[in-house]
Amino acid sequence: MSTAMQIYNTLLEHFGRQHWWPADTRFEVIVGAILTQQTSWRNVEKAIDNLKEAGMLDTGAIADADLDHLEELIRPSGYFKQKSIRLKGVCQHLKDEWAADLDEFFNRGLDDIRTELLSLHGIGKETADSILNYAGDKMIFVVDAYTVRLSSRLPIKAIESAKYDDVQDFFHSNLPQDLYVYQEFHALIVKLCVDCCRSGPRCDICPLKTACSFFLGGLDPAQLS
DNA sequence: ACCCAGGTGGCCC
DNA sequence: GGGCCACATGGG
Repeated sequence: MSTAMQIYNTLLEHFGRQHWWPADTRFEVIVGAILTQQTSWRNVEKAIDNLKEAGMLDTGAIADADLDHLEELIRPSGYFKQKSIRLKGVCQHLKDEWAADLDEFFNRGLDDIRTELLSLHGIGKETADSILNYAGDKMIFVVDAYTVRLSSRLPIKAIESAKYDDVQDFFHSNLPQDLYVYQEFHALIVKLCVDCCRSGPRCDICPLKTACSFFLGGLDPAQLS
């Protein structure tokens, strides 16, 4: 079994299933992915609740929304001036180019969708991959700051650098091609970092132990790859 | 009163 | 290609 899979099993056993992404619809995943950029999920929930209560959690509604109104609704998620423009722009794109039909939008090759998402203002690699993986059920591993942090604390030589593409390549190369594993693993890494690494390492309660350097019950770092 | 949060784009060299 | 910066609310 690969080192990556051992880490996954350890986290899953310790924390249990995370049931990500926390959203009712694919569109809600897209909205949340944009709003959660550099922002705690708690604040994003408030913004999404505001959108729901206003009947604005809808592609066309946001595409046609008054910018000031949109700003007020998503204000709790921070960067609200930027995010309102970006969120509206993405919705306008989905409405104009895809008639707001996400089934059609996702019904093609991963690379085509990813290129299109990355061309939109306000969607970078992590947001694009979150949308692809959790809204589109595509086989692509989401890398975020937590994933990079974890990777840098593990003695994994196969990761070339602490850069997005290298970290992502590692997981792609060392995990079974299983959508469930991809989705759950990323969620577990977030759970791990929120519970154990926030505000300084909490290695006393971390299931990977000692800043993750001697994890998995004494597995020899020399055999890691 | 700090520090951080499930990033991104713009600018500079 | 890399290094800095602005963006903003809310919780520990």
